[in-house]
Amino acid sequence: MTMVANKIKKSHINVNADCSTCVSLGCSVLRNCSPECLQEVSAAKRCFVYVKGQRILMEGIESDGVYFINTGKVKIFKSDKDDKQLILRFAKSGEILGFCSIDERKEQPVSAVALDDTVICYLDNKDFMRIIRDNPELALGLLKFYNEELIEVENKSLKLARMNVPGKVADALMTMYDAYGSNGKNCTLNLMLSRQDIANLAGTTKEQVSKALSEFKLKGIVKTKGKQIDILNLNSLRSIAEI
Amino acid sequence: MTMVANKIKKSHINVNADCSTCVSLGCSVLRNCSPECLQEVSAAKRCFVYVKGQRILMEGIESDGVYFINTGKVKIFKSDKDDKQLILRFAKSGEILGFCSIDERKEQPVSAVALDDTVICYLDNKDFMRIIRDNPELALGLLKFYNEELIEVENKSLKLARMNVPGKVADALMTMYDAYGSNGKNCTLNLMLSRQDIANLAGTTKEQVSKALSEFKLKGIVKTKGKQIDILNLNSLRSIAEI
DNA sequence: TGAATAAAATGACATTTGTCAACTTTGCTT
DNA sequence: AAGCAAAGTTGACAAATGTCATTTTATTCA
Repeated sequence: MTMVANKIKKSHINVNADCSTCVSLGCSVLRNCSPECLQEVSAAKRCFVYVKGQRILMEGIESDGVYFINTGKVKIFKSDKDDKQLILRFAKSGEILGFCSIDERKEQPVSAVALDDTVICYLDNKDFMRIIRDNPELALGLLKFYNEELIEVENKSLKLARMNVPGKVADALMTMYDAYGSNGKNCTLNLMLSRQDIANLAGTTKEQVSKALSEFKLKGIVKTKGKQIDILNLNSLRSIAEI
Repeated sequence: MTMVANKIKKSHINVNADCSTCVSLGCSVLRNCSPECLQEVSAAKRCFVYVKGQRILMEGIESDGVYFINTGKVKIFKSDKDDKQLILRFAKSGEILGFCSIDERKEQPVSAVALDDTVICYLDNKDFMRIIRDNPELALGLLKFYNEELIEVENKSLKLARMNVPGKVADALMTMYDAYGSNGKNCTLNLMLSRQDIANLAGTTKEQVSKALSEFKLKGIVKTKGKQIDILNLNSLRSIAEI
């Protein structure tokens, strides 16, 4: 990322005028929508590039619309009063951000920040609400999505409450693996996070993450080189992360 | 509760043949449904009494249908491999249990146990799925409900990750207060839980709960007599529970 | 009502986790 | 490529929390 790119703010771009041929349609809540519904979305949407590190949603602030990720990586988190973050999940291609109520204006419950340069399609709330009401299959898709999110966060709660630190760190690595996958025969995680962000995901401190990773390295479970993490023994990691 | 009552299992009763006049309709996802929709539900539902301590849902087991609470109190929780529970929320009059997917059979992500004798209306999945598909306003109601649940569990995650034990216990008391309210000028919580269950709610141990409650008593924030808890200073408690 | 039993409170102690400081490595800038 | 700043590692220590044993207080049932 160059200094120049860092300074670009909400540059409006035209990714794909027609949502029905979008690369991220297949993994979106919109995938079961009718051609007419997608037509409506295509007409109402606007696309933006968010550079690495740029904020998309701010916890506590109302959002005027919803965001669909076209390409990129986004972390979704909450902060306590000392600004310590807890990363709740990662969003990827096709996922929706910023939808938090169908019938009332509401403060965003979470923050969202781009982890890579990310292309996003934006829809005004009033357009999206109308489209939802006109398209029952979209409401069902959203229901399914949020139901699954709820189950995931419930699992996360149990882990935060009952796991020890090595377990939490192992689980954080599994989450990174599940979210964006790995590359090559070394199983290099596609997501590179700082130790602080791994701690924010695991619910511990950066020092504890360092110590847990060192322990995993000794056991031959992972290999690290800076922010790059290779998973050498996925089963072992999974069993440490088991609850 | 008598020994006799304890042995009653799924005794079928007839609470109210017509859902449109149900006492719990106003606080249910069904409240915005059309008369025709409620007619369908009325025809398909069956009602049961679950006695205090009786299990309604078992984590990991598929459920054949969904449950609406007519009257009573229910705890919803997950367990780790040592059977330590984390209470995720309480369900009350009008709330739905056991709905976890619209289009596929799925294991229950949570367990549910009656905390008082509880009257429940049951709907087979196939009936409920049909009713959802026929009534878009119901899908929207469910979407709103699960969206709010998600926000609550996200908040809970942050607290579990970042709060100290007194904060977690204060938050647990606030949750008990918010779920079922209080009675009288002494502000006696309507929900009476064992110290173990308060610990399961707070994400700590029963001994730590005892110690935190003793601390709160010294500060004049609460008064306890066995399982009965009076909140003497709600603002103080709320500020301890703040994150 | 009064044993008997279960639950809660308390203190001592062990364990885990967080914090801080010093040092090492990495990666960026010139 | 060297130097600098930021990030990561490590160990010592402090603080918080969990565990266990004991005492005290509720609750149950005859």
